[in-house]
Amino acid sequence: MVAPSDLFGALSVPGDPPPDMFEPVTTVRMSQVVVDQIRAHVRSGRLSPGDKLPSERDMCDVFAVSRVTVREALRILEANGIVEIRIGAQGGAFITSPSRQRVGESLADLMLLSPITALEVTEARIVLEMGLIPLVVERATSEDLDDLRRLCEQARVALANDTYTMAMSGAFHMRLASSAHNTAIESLAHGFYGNMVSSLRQAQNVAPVMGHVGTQEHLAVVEAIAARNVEAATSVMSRHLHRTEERVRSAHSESVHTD
Amino acid sequence: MVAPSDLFGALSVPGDPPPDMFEPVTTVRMSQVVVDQIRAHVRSGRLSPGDKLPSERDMCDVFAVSRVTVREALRILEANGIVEIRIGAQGGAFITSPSRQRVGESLADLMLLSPITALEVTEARIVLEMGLIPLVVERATSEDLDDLRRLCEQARVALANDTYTMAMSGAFHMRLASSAHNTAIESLAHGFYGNMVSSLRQAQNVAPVMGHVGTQEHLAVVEAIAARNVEAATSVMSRHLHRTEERVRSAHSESVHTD
DNA sequence: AGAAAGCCATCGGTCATACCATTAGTCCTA
DNA sequence: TAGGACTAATGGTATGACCGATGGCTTTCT
Repeated sequence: MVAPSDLFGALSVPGDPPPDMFEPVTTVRMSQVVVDQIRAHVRSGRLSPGDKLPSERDMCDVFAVSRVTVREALRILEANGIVEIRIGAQGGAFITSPSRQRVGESLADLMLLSPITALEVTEARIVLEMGLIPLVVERATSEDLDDLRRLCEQARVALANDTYTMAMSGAFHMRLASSAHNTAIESLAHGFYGNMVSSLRQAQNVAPVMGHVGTQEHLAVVEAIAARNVEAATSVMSRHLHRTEERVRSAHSESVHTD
Repeated sequence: MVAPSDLFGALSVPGDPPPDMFEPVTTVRMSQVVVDQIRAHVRSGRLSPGDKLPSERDMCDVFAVSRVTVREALRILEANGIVEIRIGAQGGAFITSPSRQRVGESLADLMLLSPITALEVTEARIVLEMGLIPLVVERATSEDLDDLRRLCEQARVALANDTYTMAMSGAFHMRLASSAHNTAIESLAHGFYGNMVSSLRQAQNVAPVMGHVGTQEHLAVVEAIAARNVEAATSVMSRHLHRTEERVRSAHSESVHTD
């Protein structure tokens, strides 16, 4: 009679490390497999923004899975900003063209939920904004400058009305970043300011007077850009950002005491 | 008998633009509501990394929804990197502590799927890396410098063996970024190089000889940092990055022809 | 007594079916 | 012809069931 172990004699070689005959069986979620397939098609360009995926019920047949699985896959794709779901007749899952808005949101979300301090974010902001100033000076269009001036004017009015918010400052900085005409940089700025607006709101109350100085500096930056003067723009921006950094630093040390 | 319209008499004021009495009825997905509640608790700190959410079946009771809805919510939270699901007994949804790794992955993913060109990414890289040089010069520890020198040495050996890869260059730049001792900057760098490694792989073949020059420049940057010489480090780095930019630019124009 | 083997409760993964809500297109009526 | 009602397509949700994986508990053998 053959002992059971002999049936696997070829595999059980004592003292001999078994080579890669078998791979560990990976338990992959079916919904993840569906996601990977669709994502691969998007990356390869076989699926382009605006394209419509089959209806959920049709995808059940295509992928040979239940509707629950298809729907979970769609939730993942939707959360990743790859598809957009529309309900009703002629609805369905449409491949999205990821907007700066969405990229920025995700970035902001990641920063909010990760152990990154406001101080670190501010420092990264300084790096980013100081670096993009030369690009803006070089590329800003008259439309960019008009928008920036308008934002400064709105801030001035809001300050007079005592309705100035941190979001208005963020809007200025985001518009400034978009004036660099580089989508990647613009997305990063969106991420930073989406984060800043919520995480540094307290700093606004700490120093409401700062708004006046800050707004004046904003305007000074815009005019330096309009004059295509890199040095002046850099100088003003540096002062502006480092003043913000100090404010964050003090707000932080304060919260340490009060928390 | 009261006409139906009279029941809303107070609301139907002809000629008077209706103020914000009614809000548009938004059909929000129930799974999204669940996501929002959990996410809010994470943001407020009531849920911390490592905490375990109730089991799916328990959450059905808590939120008064079906298991399908709970599971879709979990898929969204998982895709956002907020929770991690473990199967089996004592499994469930655990709040994750977002690692640099994850943040970087998501960032890279966002860039891959968004209409951001390699050229734009490279430009953003230049802004980031030039900006972080002063921080690195100020903060780099001997451990940082040792690691960077080791990476340079590995690259030298790999070049001799003809096993040099773009990933090795990326590793150097990521380690350089982490030497700034700023989590936010480190995450951004991870995002950039995770993206670069895949999107610019072709550039490697275009100019394999470049590796020698690039590695020598890497080493020069390290030594300038070790000497705490901001100007020298900035100068070398600027040359290095702009050479890379040119390479990307030519690779891009080439791919335009070959694609 | 200690260790190995097996059993079991828990919990996520998947499926099938049913019904509701929303939406766009169509058709019918005034 | 214009407006409203009907209809089909499609996503959203609920229910109930079963399977697979996992870790702890119990049993059994040495």
